[in-house]
Amino acid sequence: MMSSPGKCTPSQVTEEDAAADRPPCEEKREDEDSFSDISDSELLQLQDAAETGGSSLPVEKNKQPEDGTSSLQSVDVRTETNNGLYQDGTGKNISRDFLQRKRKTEVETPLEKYFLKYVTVTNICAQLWCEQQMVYKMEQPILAEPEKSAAMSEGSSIHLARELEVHDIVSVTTQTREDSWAIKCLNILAMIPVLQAGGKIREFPVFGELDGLFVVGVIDELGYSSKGELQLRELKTRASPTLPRYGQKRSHEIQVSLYKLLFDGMVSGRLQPDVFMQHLKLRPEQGLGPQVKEHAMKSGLTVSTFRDVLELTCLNLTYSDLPMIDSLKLEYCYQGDGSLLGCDEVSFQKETLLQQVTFYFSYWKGLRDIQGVDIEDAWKCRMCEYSSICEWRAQKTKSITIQTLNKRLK
DNA sequence: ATTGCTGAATGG
Repeated sequence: MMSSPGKCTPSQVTEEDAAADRPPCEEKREDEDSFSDISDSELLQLQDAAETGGSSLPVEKNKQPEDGTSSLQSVDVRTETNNGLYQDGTGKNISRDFLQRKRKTEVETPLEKYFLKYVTVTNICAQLWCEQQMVYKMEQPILAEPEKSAAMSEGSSIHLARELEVHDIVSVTTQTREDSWAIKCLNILAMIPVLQAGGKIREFPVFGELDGLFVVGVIDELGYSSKGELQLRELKTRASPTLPRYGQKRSHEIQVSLYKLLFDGMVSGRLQPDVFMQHLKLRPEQGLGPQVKEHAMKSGLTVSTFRDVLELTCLNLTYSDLPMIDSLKLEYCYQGDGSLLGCDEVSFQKETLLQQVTFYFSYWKGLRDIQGVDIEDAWKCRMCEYSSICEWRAQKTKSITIQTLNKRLK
């Protein structure tokens, strides 16, 4: 028996991919304005029309109240025609729909603005570093300093090498979003028995709902310590042979703490299939692609729909009697020679963590504006790609100048 | 979405 659990990576195949090898950076910018197909004058007319006609109540996001009913039937399946196209009931209210959406864009939350269905753990960590920088990265993802990206790709390849030590990576072609989420689930299903047997795994996907938002991440490594505790290890490779300063360490601590929060939730049955599908807007009855089914077969699972895989995963997580994570460890290695620079044990502070989550999520929910670095963290700007165009920085610098002037006047 | 909504993390 070859028992090495092959982790698979979904390799999405679309017509576009087949078409050409185009530079990866350029493809995202095409359609910044979702309404480029409607002219400004048309929009104004529409606006006027509705101003007088006026029933443009803001549509509450369809968050259904949790009644106690069993989950099986309450899943929201989107209506879909046989050919996979979405139908518009009336066909004649398109302009009004456009208007409502256009108006909504004016008050939309960052989550909606960037079309995000979930927030990643790295996202939250980036926020911690500097929210302004994170926003610039989302809006203008170009220009990474060559030196910096070198450090990052070096980090990536070290991580990949370590991953290959514990399992193979199998490529599985996926055709739908359901397919790629199914792959994540199948990966989890393959890793559970390894954990149960006391083994070590890498790249364990975690997700769950926190403070109303869906959060997704990947645990670097899970294994058992000499004391028999389930230990999370997060490897940080460093371009210089120095340990990080607090500003960086803080974000590493939050990163692993979030992983624990999500993992613990998953193994204690807090991950509900329908919550999962509602957040990610997945279709539970979506049939899985042939390659995905085939891959599941190899692990001895017969599944046909996405719901099958998801429910199997949730059940396995809940009833496999996996422990929660006992210890959180950060390992710092020097990229130059691979030497260990130091380790850190992170103490998990649930309340503090949840408070921080609430604060950082209030941005995503549109409850507050972004907050750039504090004055005392201005050193971060020295290595920021966006410092020259940064509005936050300009603002802060101005206010500092004024402060100093006032002091002198005293 | 009658166009359509992400591998996450990589490091500072």
